[in-house]
Amino acid sequence: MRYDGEHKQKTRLRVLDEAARAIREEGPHRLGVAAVMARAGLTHGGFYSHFASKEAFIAEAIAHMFEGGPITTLKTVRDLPPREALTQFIDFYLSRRHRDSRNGGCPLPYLAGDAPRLAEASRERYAQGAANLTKVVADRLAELGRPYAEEEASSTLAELVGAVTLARAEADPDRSDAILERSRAHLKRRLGLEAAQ
Amino acid sequence: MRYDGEHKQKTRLRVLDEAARAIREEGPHRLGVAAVMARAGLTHGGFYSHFASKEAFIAEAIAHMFEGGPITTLKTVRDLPPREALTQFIDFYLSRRHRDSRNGGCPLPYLAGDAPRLAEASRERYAQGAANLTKVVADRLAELGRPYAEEEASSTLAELVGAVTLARAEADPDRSDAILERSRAHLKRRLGLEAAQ
DNA sequence: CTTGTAGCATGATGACTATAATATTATATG
DNA sequence: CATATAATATTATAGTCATCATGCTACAAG
Repeated sequence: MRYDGEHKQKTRLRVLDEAARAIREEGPHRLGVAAVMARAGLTHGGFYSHFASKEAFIAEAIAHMFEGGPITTLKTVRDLPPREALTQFIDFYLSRRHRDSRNGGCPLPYLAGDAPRLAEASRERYAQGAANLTKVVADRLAELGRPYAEEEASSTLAELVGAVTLARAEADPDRSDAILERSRAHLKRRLGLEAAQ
Repeated sequence: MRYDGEHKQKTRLRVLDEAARAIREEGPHRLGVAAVMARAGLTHGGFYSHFASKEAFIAEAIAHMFEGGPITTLKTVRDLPPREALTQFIDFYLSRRHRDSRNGGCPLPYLAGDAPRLAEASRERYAQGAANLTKVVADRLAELGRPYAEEEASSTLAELVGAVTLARAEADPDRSDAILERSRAHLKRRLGLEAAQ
C-alpha cells in the first residue's frame, strides 16, 4: 500500500458524514454528488471509486445516520435504570434542541415522508433503524414490568416521531413548543414516569 | 372572452389534481413540470400562464391536497355524534387502505419529512392543514366532555401521523399491520372509545 | 363565415446532474 | 532519493430540468 491503510476508509467516513448532514438539511433526493464531495473537501472525481452508484451511496448514508443519532443517546443512557433511561430519552427526543438540530438527530422524522419512496435498500435500512429503536424502548418498558411492553413501545415511538415531525413543520415557535410539550406530558403520564423526576 | 369563462379554471384544477397525485407518489422535489402537465393531458408550454413559478405551484398543490384528503373524510363524518366520528376517523386514518393509498390520503404523513425543508409558502399551508385537523379532533373531544381536549388532540394527531409514517416505511406486511393495530388500540382506549363499537 | 384572442403547443436556452475516462498528485516502500 | 500505485482532480458526455419566446389553434362574438 502506498497510502496509509486507513486513508480511504477515513475519507469515506468523512463523505458519509457530510452526506448525512446534507440529507437532514435537504432531503435524500436533493442530494448532489458534487456538492457532498465538495463539503468533504474533495471534488466529485473520486466518488465512484468509493461508491458503486448514487443510490447505493444514499442507502449507506442512511445507515450511517442511524449510527450517530438516537442510538448514541441510548448508549449514554444504557447504564441508567430503566425509568431514568426512558425519561431522559423522551426528554431528549421531544426537546427543542432535538427539534432544531440539523445534524445528529434521529433519522426517523427526517426521512419520514421519504422512506416509502426510497429505493429498496434505503428503505430497509430505515425500517431496520425503526425496529431497533422500538426494541430498545420495549426492553426498558419490560424491565419496568409493564405488561404489553412491545405494543406500548410501538405506539410510543409513533407519537415521538409524529410529534417531532409536526413540531418541525409548525413555524410559530410557541405552537411548535406546545406540540412537543403536550406529547412529552402525555407520554410520561402514560408510561408512569412522572414520579421519576 | 373567446373561451368559456371556466375553461382555464378547469384545466388549472386538473393540473393541480395531478400534481397532488405526483407529490404523494414521488415527493415534492422530484416533481417535474413537464411530467405533471403531461399527466394532465397537456404539454409544458402553458404552465407559466397558470402558475408564477414552480415553487408557487408546489405551494398551491399542497394546499389543494388538504382539500381532498382527510377533510373530506371528516365531512362525511360531520353529522355523526362525536364518539362515532372519532372512532371512524381513527379507523380510517390507521387503516391499511389509508396506509396503502397513493392518492387521496392525508397529506401530513406524505410530506412529513419534507415540510421543514419546503419553501415558506408551502410550509405554511402544511402547518395550517395540521392545525385545522387538530382543531377538528379537539372539538369532538370537547363535545365528549374530555377536560384537556386540545392537549389530547395534539398528542393524538402526533401518534396518528407517526404510526402511518412508520407503517409505510415498514416493508414487512405483518409488522406494518401491527404498527397500525397497536396505535389504533391504544388511541381508542385512551380516548374512551372502546364501548362505542 | 370571418376574425380577434385566450389557451396551449413547439422549440430553444442555459443551468445543473450523474457518470465515466483520463490525468495528476501524494506517499509508503525499496 | 526513486518509483509504483493508491487517492483524488480535471475534463468530457449525455441527460434532465425550469423557464421563456414565439407560433398555432380552437372558440365565442360579430
